[in-house]
Amino acid sequence: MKEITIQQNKVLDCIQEYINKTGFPPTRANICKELGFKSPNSAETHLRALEKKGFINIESGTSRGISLVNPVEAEEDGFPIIGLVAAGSPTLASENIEKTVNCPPTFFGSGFDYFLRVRGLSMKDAGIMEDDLIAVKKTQDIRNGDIVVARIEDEVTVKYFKRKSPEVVHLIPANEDFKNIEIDLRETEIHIEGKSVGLIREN
Amino acid sequence: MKEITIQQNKVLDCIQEYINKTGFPPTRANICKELGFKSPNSAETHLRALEKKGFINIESGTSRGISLVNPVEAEEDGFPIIGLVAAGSPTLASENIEKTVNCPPTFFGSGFDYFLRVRGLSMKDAGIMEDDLIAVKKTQDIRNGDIVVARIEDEVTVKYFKRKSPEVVHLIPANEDFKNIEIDLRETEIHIEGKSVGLIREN
DNA sequence: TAATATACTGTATATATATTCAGTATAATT
DNA sequence: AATTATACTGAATATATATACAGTATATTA
Repeated sequence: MKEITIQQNKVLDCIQEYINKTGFPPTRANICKELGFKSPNSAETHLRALEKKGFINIESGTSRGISLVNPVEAEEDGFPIIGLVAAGSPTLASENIEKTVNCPPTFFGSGFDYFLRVRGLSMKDAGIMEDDLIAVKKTQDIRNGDIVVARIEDEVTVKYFKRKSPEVVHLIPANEDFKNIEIDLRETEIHIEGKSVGLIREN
Repeated sequence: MKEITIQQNKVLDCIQEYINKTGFPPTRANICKELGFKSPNSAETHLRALEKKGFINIESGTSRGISLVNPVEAEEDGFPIIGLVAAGSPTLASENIEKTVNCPPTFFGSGFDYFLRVRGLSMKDAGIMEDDLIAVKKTQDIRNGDIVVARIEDEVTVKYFKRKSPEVVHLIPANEDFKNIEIDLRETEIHIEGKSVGLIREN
């Protein structure tokens, strides 16, 4: 699957949510209303891009003729739980998968990709405790205040995201015992693996 | 759910198959083509009958605005979410059920009975935030340190449980802004509705 | 430098679609 | 005997919808 832009991702999510909510796909006008576009052609061009990249199919000349190519992993084998290893990117490689959890793909709204087991108490005041499983959605559509899974070099961490300026990003813990991480994007590379869209605690 | 005729059942199946095949519901004309009708009004009247009997919803003025009312999924193995009403015991009476969540019964280990939506921040330091869903197992097998759903008269609350003596029980919040509740069983009756065996946060 | 992709607004239009109205016919209720 | 539900055909129409065309603008690539 090819790269996807932030806006295209928003449109894709919008389609997913619309189907979940109504049972049928949106029209161009529906998408415009949801995302604040003022011209149906805004939706149209995004849809064409998504089709070209293989995320959706569009039935020509057909109202609401949009179908998702990857219906949010409707497979029956469940979602993988990935350990938050101290070093390295959380990958879906089998050696990192603790087990899988069987639950509906739309459990946390618009869908998610995997569970990440939390280490440490740096997000304690956000109600995220050690060994909790956070539901991670792979996306680059991040807003200030989102809880993100960020990777700096080989270190993976869960923090609040705040963009201070085009070049400076803050990763903010929810625990006064921890300090803010300030990142100058001109010096340090940061990878946003995704964002937290939900949480499960077992016991 | 009311009776359904053979023809109406064919139409219902046709809708289901069309959605499975294409990802979106059929038009009146689509149904006619599938079932050999020659007038769109044939489909229309069947759809109206199916709507009247509660098998589908039709969004007025909306192309392909048919959605299936799927009682199978709702009654399969869903767990009810119960609002933590300020007063009264949390009951499984339908008026208290927000919705149901479809997940495996063994999601949180040994099993549970329902979800309770949390109000307030009295268990904040235990990572239980407002609007979280705690998985409650109906049991009297309570040990010190368990998080219990307790009812005193008409007040329902979620707290740590600690038995101080055969006659005295403490209900302990996880938030320094709240005070311990001390209960003398000779004076006050306490009902333990169950204990928390897990948690879900929907974001 | 030209070409391409992204990201929009705004207008226009052919057609896809829901929906009403007018019939015909059979069977089941009231 | 009158009403209602079922089960269709056939025609008509307002509008919902996809989609093309004309612009503007920025960023990236060849």
